[in-house]
Amino acid sequence: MSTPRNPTYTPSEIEPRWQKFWLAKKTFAAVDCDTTRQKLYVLDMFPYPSGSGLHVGHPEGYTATDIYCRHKRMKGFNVLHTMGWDAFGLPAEQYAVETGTHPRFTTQKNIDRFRQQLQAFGFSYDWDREVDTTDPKYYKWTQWIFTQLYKKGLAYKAEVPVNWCQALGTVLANEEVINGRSERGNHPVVRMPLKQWMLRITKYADRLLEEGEALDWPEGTKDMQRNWIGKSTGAEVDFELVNSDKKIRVFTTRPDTLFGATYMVLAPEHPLVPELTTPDQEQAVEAYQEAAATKSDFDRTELNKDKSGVFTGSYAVNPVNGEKIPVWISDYVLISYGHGAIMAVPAHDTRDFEFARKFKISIRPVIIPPLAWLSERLGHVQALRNHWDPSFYDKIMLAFAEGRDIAPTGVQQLEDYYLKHPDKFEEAYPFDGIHVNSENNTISINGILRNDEACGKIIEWLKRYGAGRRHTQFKLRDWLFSRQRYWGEPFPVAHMEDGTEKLMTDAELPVLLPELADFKPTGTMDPPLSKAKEWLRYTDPATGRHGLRETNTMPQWAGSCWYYLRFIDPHNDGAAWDKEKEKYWMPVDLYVGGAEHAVLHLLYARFWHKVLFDLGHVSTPEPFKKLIHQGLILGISYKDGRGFAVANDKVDHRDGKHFHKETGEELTEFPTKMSKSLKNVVNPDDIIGQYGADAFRLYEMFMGPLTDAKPWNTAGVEGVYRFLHRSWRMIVGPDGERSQQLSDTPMTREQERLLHQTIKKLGEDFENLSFNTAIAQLMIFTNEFSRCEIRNRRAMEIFVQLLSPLAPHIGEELWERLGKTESLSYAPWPQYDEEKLKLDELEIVVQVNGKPRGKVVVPASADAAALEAAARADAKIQEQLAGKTVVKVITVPGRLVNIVVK
RNA sequence: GCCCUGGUGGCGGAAUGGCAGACGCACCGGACUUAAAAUCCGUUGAGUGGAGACACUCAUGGGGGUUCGACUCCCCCCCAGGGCACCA
Repeated sequence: MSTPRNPTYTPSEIEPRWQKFWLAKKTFAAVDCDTTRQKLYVLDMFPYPSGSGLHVGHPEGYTATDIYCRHKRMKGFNVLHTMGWDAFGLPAEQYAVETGTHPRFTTQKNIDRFRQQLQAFGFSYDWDREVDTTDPKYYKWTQWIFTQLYKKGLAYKAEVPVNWCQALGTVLANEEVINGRSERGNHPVVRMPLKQWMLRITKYADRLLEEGEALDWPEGTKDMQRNWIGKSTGAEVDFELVNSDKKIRVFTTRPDTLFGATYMVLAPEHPLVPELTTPDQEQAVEAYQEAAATKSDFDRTELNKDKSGVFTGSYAVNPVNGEKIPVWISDYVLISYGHGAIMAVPAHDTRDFEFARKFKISIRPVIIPPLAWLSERLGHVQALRNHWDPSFYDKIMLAFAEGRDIAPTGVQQLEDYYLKHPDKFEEAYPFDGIHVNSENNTISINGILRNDEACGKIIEWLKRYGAGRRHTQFKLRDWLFSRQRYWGEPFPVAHMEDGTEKLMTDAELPVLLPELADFKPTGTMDPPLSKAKEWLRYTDPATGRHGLRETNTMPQWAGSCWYYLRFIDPHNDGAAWDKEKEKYWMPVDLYVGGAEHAVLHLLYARFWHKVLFDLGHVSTPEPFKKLIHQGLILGISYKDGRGFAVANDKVDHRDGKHFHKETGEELTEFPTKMSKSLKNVVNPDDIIGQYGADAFRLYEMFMGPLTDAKPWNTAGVEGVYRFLHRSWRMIVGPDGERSQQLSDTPMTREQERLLHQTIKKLGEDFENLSFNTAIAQLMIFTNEFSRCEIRNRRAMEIFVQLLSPLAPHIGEELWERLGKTESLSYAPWPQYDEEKLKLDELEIVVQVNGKPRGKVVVPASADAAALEAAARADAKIQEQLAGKTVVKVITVPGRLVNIVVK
C-alpha cells in the first residue's frame, strides 16, 4: 500500500489496467485436450473489419458470449472463446482501385483498429488464437479444403447463366441477389451465361435439410433454410410430342391431376423451343424470347400479376389419355427450376388457372371441391342464376345464407355446374378432394379422396408404362463459387496447354495472390488476376508441363466457412487442424451472430462441414450445436405528421417533447435502423470514453432480451453507470481501501435470503442468456445492502463475483480491493443454499371470485386446510362473504386462496 | 399473397396459468449544499369517491372462448418488424 488508491470509481483508470493484466497473464488461454475439465466452445461470428470501425451492434452479441464464457469458467469449464477477421472483401479492393493503396495495407490497418476496439471492451478472448482469412497461412488451408471438394467431385467449372453485376465487376451467388439487385451496394444484376466454378451443394440438399432439424437453432432460421433448400416430392412425367421424337420432361407435385392437364408451358429459354416453334409462330415466339431475356429477374417477378405467353404451334400428348395438348412458352415457368417445363392443370393450380383464363385454354376439373368451397364462391357465379331455374338458385343461396343443408339434388347440380364451368368459380381448387374424370383402360383414380394416395397410383402407372417416375426436386441450386475480384483466395488450379485442369498438390499450397500494379477491373469479364502476367504462367513441378493459372478468386464466404475449425489449432503449419484437438473442441456449443446470415454463411458452412465429415477430417456432422441471433440495436429517430423522418440534428428537445428546429412542428419518436443520413448512429468509442466499457456492456445487456430488437437510449447508460458507482461505494471506503463498514458480523435472515436468491437467479439467468433480469437482481441486491450501516464481507465478495461476468473490470478491481490476490476469473462460482431461500411466514393472497380481496400471513408450512381457515378468518374476507354461499374453495399452498361464491 | 417474430405505463422492459407493471430511464417532491453537480429518501398505469390513510372500477392491440382464475392457453381480426415471393 505505498500510494493511496483512488477512492472513486474511475473506469478510465481501472479498465485499461485490467485489460493489460489479462493480456499479459494470458488469463483466457484455452487449454487443448484438457480432459480434467469439461470443454466449452463459444463462438462469435467474426466481423468484416470495415474502415468505419465497430458499431454498437457488434458488441451486443460479443458481450453476451463473454458473460456466458466468464460464468462458465468460474463453473470449472475449459472455455474456447476466440476472435478473428473475415478480411477478404470488396471495400478494401474498391479503396485500392481509387487510391492505389494495396488492400493488404488497408485491411491490416482496419484489423488493428478493430482489435484495439474489441480489447477495450474487456472481452475474454484467447487472443493467441486470432485468425485472419487474408493471411496466406490461413488461406493456404482454405485452398486445401477446396482441393478436398474438388477431389470429391464437388467442385466443377460450368457455363451457367450467372448473375453479373456490372457495377461490382463480378458475378454473384443467387443468395447474394435480392430482387434483381446486389445484396452489397444494391446495384442492378443481369443474367448471362459465363463459365464459372460451382460447388455441388445440391448433392447435400437432403442432408442439409434432415440433419438440420434436430439442431438447437431459432425456429425461424431453420425455417428459412428449409425454405431455401425447398424440397418438393412428386413425379417426373415425359410427354411425347406430336411432330417430334423428342419428349418434354416435366416435374410436378401433383401427378394426381394429370388427367386435367390441358396444355404445357416451357420456359422461354428451354432448349426445345426452337424445334417446337412452327413457322407461323416463329416471329411471335422469338419476340417473346427476346423480351424475356432482356427483362431482369426482378422485372419478371416483381409485377407478377399478369400472365403472358405465346403458343409454339406444336402439340404434346398427354400420356394418360393420349390427348393432344398445346405447348406454350411463358416466363412464369422458370428455366432454373425442375426441367424448365410444366404440365399445366388450370383447374387445380392458381397460376395455370390465370394463364388459361387469359388465353382461353380449356380448364378441366378432375377433383370435386368440397361443398363449402363451392358455396363460398357461389355469390360470384352470376351466370349460374340464369343457367339454372332462377328460383332454384335463390333457394340454394337462401339455404347457404341460413346455414341449412342443401338437398342432394342441389349438391349434384352444383357439382355438375362446376365440372362444366370451372372458370366461373374465379379461382383454381388446389387442395384435396374426390377425383373424377380420371381413368383410362388401365388405370382409374376416380373416387379417391386423398391427393397423396392418388399420386401414388398414378406414379405406379407412369412407371409401368415408362412415362414417368417418382421424383424429389429441390429449389436449392449449386453454389456459384467464383468471383472476378482481386482480394480473395486464388483457386489452386491451373489450366494446362493440353486442355486439362491441374489441381495443385498440397506441397504447392498456398497459391499466393500476385502483386499488381493497379487493381482496376479489366473492363471486360476477365478478372483482375489476368493482369498478373508472370504469375499466370504455371509449370507443373512434377511433369514440367505448362499452363495458365485460374484467374477467378473465391467469394468472401470461403474463409468464413471453416474459421471455427482453425481456431482449434490456429498455428498448425502441417495441417488445417489437428484431429485430436478437433475431436476435443468440436462441435461449437454456442454460436452467436446476426440473423442476416440465416441462409448464406450458415448454410455454406454446414455444407463444407458435412463434406469434411464425410472425408473423415472432422468428427461431427454438424458444426454449430446451438445458435442464437442477437437482436438489432436501433437508433432513435423522429418523424413529422406526414410520417417523414427528420434527421436528429434537426430536432429540438424541450419538456420531454421533440420539435422540428426549422418548422417548429412537434415530432414523434420512433426506433429505426441506425443510419448516417438520420444522424442517429451511436459510436461505441464515445460511450466507453464517457462511461467506460463495463457501463456499456451492462447497458446493452440491460436494454432487454438478447434476441429482441431494441432502441438505443444513451440516457439509459446513466442508469447502469449509477449502479456501478453505488456498487463501488458499497465496498470501497473513502480511503480507497475496503470499506470500514464491511465486517464479519452475520447477516440478518432477510439479507441472507436476498444473497442466496441472487446467487440462484444469476446462475439461472446466465445459463439462459437472460442478462437483463440478472442485472435487475443485482440492482435489488445493491439497493438493499448499500443502505445498511454494516455489510457482511463475505456477501460483498460474492456480489463482486456475481457482477464480474457482466462488468469484469470493476469486478477484478473490487476483488483486489477486498484483499484478494488472485484474478477472480477462475474463482469458483458461489453455491446457494436452498434452506436459506425459505421463509417462515408467507403472505398469501385471498381472492373472492378470482379478484384479490385481501392478504393473510400464514406459516410457510401451512397446508390447504390451514390456508382456507386463515382466509375465512380474515375480517375483510368475511365482509366479502357476508350473505353469500361459498360454492368452492381453491387453495394453492404457498400462493393463494380463491373462494368462489354465489 | 405466403411464412416467421412481436404488440404490456410517458419510454426500455418484468411476470409464461395464481397480487400486472420487478429493475432502469424520464418526471415530480423532499434532504444535503451559499448555490449547482453528485448523492440519499420518497411519489408516479388510468379513472371515480374521500381532508386523509384508503376504497372501488377499468387496464397487457381488438373481439370471442376455455378456466375458480388468462399478459400467459385456444379461435377470429387489426397493426408493426423481418424473411420469401410465379419453385409447378
